[in-house]
Amino acid sequence: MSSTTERVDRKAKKREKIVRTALKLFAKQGFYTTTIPEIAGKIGMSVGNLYNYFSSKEILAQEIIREISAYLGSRIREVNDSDLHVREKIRRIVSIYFETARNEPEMIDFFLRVYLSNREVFHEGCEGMICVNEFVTEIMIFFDDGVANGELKNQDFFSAFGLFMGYLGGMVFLNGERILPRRLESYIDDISENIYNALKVP
Amino acid sequence: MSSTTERVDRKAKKREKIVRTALKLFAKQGFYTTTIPEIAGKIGMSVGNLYNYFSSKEILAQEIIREISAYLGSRIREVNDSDLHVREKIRRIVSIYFETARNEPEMIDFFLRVYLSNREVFHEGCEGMICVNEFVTEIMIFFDDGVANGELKNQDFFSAFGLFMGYLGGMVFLNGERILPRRLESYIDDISENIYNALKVP
Amino acid sequence: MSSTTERVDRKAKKREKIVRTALKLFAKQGFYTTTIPEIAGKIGMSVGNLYNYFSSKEILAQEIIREISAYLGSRIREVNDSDLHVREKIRRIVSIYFETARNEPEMIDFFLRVYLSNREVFHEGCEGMICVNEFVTEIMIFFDDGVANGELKNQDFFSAFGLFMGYLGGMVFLNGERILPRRLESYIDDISENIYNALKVP
Amino acid sequence: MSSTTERVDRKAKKREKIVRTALKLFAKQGFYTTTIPEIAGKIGMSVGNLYNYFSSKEILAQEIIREISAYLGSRIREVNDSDLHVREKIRRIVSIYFETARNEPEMIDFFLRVYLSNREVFHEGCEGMICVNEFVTEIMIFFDDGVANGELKNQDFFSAFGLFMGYLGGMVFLNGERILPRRLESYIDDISENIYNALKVP
DNA sequence: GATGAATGAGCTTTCATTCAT
DNA sequence: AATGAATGAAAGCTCATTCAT
Repeated sequence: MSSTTERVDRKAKKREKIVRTALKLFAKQGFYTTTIPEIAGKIGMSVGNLYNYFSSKEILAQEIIREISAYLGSRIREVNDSDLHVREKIRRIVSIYFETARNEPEMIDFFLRVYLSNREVFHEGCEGMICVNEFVTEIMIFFDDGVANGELKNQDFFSAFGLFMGYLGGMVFLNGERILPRRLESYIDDISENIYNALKVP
Repeated sequence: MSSTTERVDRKAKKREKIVRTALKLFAKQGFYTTTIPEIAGKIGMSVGNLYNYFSSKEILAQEIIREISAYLGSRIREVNDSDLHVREKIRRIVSIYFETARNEPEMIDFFLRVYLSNREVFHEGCEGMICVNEFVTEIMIFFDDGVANGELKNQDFFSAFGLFMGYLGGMVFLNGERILPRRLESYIDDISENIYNALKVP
Repeated sequence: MSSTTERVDRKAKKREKIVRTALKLFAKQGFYTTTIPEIAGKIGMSVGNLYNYFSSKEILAQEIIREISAYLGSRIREVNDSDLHVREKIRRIVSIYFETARNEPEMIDFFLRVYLSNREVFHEGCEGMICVNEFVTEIMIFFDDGVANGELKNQDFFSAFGLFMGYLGGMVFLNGERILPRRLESYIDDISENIYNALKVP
Repeated sequence: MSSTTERVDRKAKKREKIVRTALKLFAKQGFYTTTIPEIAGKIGMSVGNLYNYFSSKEILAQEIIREISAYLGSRIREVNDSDLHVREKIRRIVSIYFETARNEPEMIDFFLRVYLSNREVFHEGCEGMICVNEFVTEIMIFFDDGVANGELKNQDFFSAFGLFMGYLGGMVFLNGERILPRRLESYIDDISENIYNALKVP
């Protein structure tokens, strides 16, 4: 194996390490209250070197949201590719979301508390929804398929999207604030049922 | 009229001016990207004097969310006090929310982008939901009444609350990002219907 | 005397102190090798406070060149306002320049080594020659008067200006580098004579 | 041809490439605002390798000024070696200077804006005028010859040198700032005449 | 010779907060 | 109540230089 390949590999790995570490810190503390020295320090690398990988704090945050979107998008694609009924698809998507919130809470937190809340950070480079494109696209496919099958009411996509994502985001938020009396997963049935009832053909 | 009264009045008025100005700036620019000198400057008062009214930036933000909560709570109380059917009550609450988002967008934006997203700012002094108590209480009353009347399914309150608030928040967010193809108000019927279908007794 | 007036006075004085100190450091060490902490430290004020007076390092440098231009312009205006022959006016201007280079060398050094050499610092705010307007205008008046009197050859102004200023600048530079074998002032006669011979009507 | 010779050749060529590229960047952007990675990047070589050729940024700048001095010196030597009258020699030197400013502006710009203005960069290694020795020597020869021929006034060399170089430098500066109303070359006659009048035996 | 990741000191700038007046 | 100059810690970012490969 050539040493060039090794170097490229190691660089990619370090890049991932930065993304993961920054994701955790941003999600826990917020964008403005997390500092570059803090991120670099946690990894054990120098500040200057971190800037060899990401040219600014904003660029780093943008890369993170792109990766989250890709991850969630790929998980939902599996559901879309299946032959399940809409009712079950909804359950699966809710499950994926809550499972992610449980196992990798930083992803959902980053989405809600950094991406959605600090739009100025994403305005240049992530205009509109281009950085969460993969994720939004899959939700759109889910919805279109359901309408095509005659299972879902044919309404404005955004009304359905807002319900789905707003609802799930709201629950994860309440969970994060330790306001929910029960484990997040225990709500899967109720919530899926509510969403299904809201969206189904009457 | 005693001059003491006058002074108290003037002080209260200036206090309100600070709250309103800070609300607008925080909502538009975010908590960390708005500075105290900026707020003071916009009012035409000195920074030092602003600190005579609010002892810190955080305390100011907390006061703001309390006032927003009180305002929305009082608006929803009117709905709760009425004899309308649940279906119509939902429509009214959705309308109030969207109307506020239209006429005083800074309130909803502050709620979504400052209060919900920068929890560290509110942890001391607004633990849990005590600073939005008035608002949450009214939503709770709405829900309990509906269940008592046999119109709403008896489920975990937070599941219903997350649906309601997450959905509305999501729509206002999409509207703020100029992603919605139509005016926010045009969604009132669809959304109210979706919420009603999600929450009603099957 | 009102305390407001006192405060304004003190602020103006501190402002001047900053300008003078920064002028000296910039002139001696150059723009990029002089730091804001260094300037503030030498005055005994905090870095943050310095920024209350000048919003950036560039703005500070621009203010400095404006003051230098005003000073030299006013000195030359006295010559222009006199009834001397051109030959003597040249001598006086050369004397003023060299006297300034002797007594306040930082002014001329700043002019040559900061203003003329770091154009990028002055491009926004000092485009063209607007920050040295007062000085250039007086040289222009000197020249126009001489031509009007029939004492000076009528040639392109810039050719005359380049000669005058390039020559003086060159001599001060050589002096600063300790290359000149004699005191700067000892060259006044030779140089004035050379300039006169170059510019006079043949 | 031995491979050793080839290697030496290639090394010399790369060295020249570095000098030429750095010259352009330093001249356009200044010494402190040009970075080593930028120079290396423009050539397509690595920073590390560039340091194999020049052990520091300062050393590189010093090498550049030496090459410029050698080039201008050799051009002026041709004039000195000729049998022309002083009047014509002056014209030729002015022409060479302006022609260089037109065709290879980076040389003159580097001279004026990097070498003359950032003395700290050249203090160790280029003390006094040793790095521009070749150029200054030729000007000195021109002047001494003129005096010996009885064509030029016998005055302090530096007074004549300052006139000559200050004047030309000033004009090129004004040209670079786009302040001159006409092309630089169109001033050759006026300027040569002015210089001749200033220096000639009265 | 060649690479480019890595270092780390240091820069400009910001801002919540204080305090003398 | 009111002013705004002053503080100072800390942030984001840069870059000459080094060194393992």
